This record gives sequence, structure tokens and C-alpha cells, in this order.
Amino acid sequence: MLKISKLTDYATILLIHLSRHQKAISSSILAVETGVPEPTVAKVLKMLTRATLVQSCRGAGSGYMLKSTLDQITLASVILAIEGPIDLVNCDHEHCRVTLKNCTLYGKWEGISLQVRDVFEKVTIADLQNQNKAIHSC
Amino acid sequence: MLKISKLTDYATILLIHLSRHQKAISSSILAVETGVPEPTVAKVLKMLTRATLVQSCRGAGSGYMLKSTLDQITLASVILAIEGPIDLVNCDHEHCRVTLKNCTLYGKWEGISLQVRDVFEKVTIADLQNQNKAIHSC
DNA sequence: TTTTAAATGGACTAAAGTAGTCCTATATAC
DNA sequence: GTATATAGGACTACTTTAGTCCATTTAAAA
Repeated sequence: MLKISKLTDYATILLIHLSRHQKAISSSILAVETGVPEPTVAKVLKMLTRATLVQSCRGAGSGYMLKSTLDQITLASVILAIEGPIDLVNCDHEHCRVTLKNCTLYGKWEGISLQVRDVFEKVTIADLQNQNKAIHSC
Repeated sequence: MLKISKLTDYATILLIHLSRHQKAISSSILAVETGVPEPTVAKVLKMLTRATLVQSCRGAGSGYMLKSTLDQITLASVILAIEGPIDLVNCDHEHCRVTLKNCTLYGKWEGISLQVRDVFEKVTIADLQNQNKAIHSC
């Protein structure tokens, strides 16, 4: 499927929300703000933390903060954090029906994947964000 | 998931195979040639026929033929035939958590989808095809 | 120092999408 | 008329995604 996963969508929304706060905020507050269920918010923030897109702090009154500004966060990095590397075909070279030598299409797909990756590399979350206060995607 | 479906992969392989024949060939023959199981080959060819990328003919000794040359078939048209329209987010505007007015991200995603679509629009199956006889993808 | 709020990690369930198969009907060449 | 194909669609199995929950760790606040 040539689709962004829902969690990636949530991730962009959460990042935009985080950028509006100076202090760290908790996943439960973000859940209320965004309307996304809390356990899901928590899950996404965990992934973003592992990818070092956001910074976390434990303990009472703490939470999550952006590590950089929205214009420094590419959509590609968010997709990578949530869905893994962008590869249009997943050729594991193990269960391939044919021998690798014959697999001449593979290289071509690689090039196309790169072009797609490039599209996402050039879009930042700041680009996604609008000037007005609306922050949900559908 | 940002991946091409397996069936789309098969479709490109089948199209390349079809281009090597002058006469119509059956799905069972294509199955043997490509190593893809016959029922699956049949399924994909049906889809390609509905999308008028290939022409079908029933009856003994008949089968499928290309409707145009490989350099006239874009990857986008194959993806459209197998997976449907390229839309990175599927916002049905019905079960959206927020009202549509607030959904400002939607327009942005549209633009990105268009850029991705553009990548596939510019690649033809002829581009995918290599000069040598190898025709399988992994 | 105790309590409380919050992240972390991982397991788990449910839902959705994909791949693959099979069967019946229909068309056409020989 | 018979054999060979496509057409359509139903169906099953499998994989991925979404979403939830719980036990643990951390640290601030009282």
C-alpha cells in the first residue's frame, strides 16, 4: 500500500502540538489536545523519542519536548521513525523466486525509492503546519 | 505502509513478458515463464485488462496482449490498476475526529501525494525493463 | 522520605489489508 | 460440440497495523 500509516499522521500532529509549548508536556495532555487516544499518543511519542526527534523527561510534571524546530524535522525522518526505511519493494534476497543474478529490476526500484524518499526529505513539518490554529489531520 | 504491493510487482513483470510476444498468450503460459503461480497471474491480468493496459481475447489459443508499447505505460498507471489511486492519507471526511474546517493538514498531504504520483508518472515500464533477458524482480 | 506523576518496555488483542486459491459462467477457435 | 481461455467473484490464510494494557523505572513535589 502506498499510504502513510495513521501513526505517522499522528506523529506530525503531535510534533506540531509540541512546538507550541515551551515546557515539556505529558502524553495525557497531548491526548486531550489532539483528540487522539492516550495509549496511542504514548506509543507514538515513544517511537519519536527513540528516533531522537523529541526529548523525554520522566517524573511528575515532566513529559516530552521537541529536540529541534519544526523546520528542521523532515517528513522523511518522521516516516523513518514510525515506519522504518522507505523501500518500495522489500526484496529480502532469501525467499526470492529467482536467483539474485537475474533480478535486474531490483536496481531500478531502488532508484525510484530514492526519488520518493527525496520528496519526503524536502518537506519539513513546518511546511505541513499551517499559519492558523487548526492542527488535526483527518 | 509505503510499499508497492507484490501484485504491482508481478504486474510489471507480466507486462514486460507480454511485450516479448507478438501473439496473445495465456495466463498459464505466463505463469510458467515467470514462475508466478497461475491463479495469481490470472488475477493480475484480469486487473490489467479492466484498466485497459492489456487486451484480452477468449477462446482456445487466445489470451492476453499489450495494448501499447512499454514506453507508453507509466508505472503510475500500473499502480492505479492494481492498488487504486495514489493517496498518501485516506481521509474519508466521514469518520474524521475533527470537523473538516479544522483539517488544514489535508491540503498539504494532497500536494505531497501529487509529488509522489509525479515520480511514478515519469517512470515507464520500458524504463524498468533491462536490456538483458532477466525479468524477475525479487 | 513518601507520594505521585510520568516515561519505558514489552506483550497482547483486534481490526484491516494483502496474497493467493478456487469455482462457476461465458466466450471463441477448431 | 469440444477444448481452451478469460471473467467475475467468493473465499481462506496470512501479514501488517492500530490500539490497549500492565509492570517497571524515574524523578519531581509534598
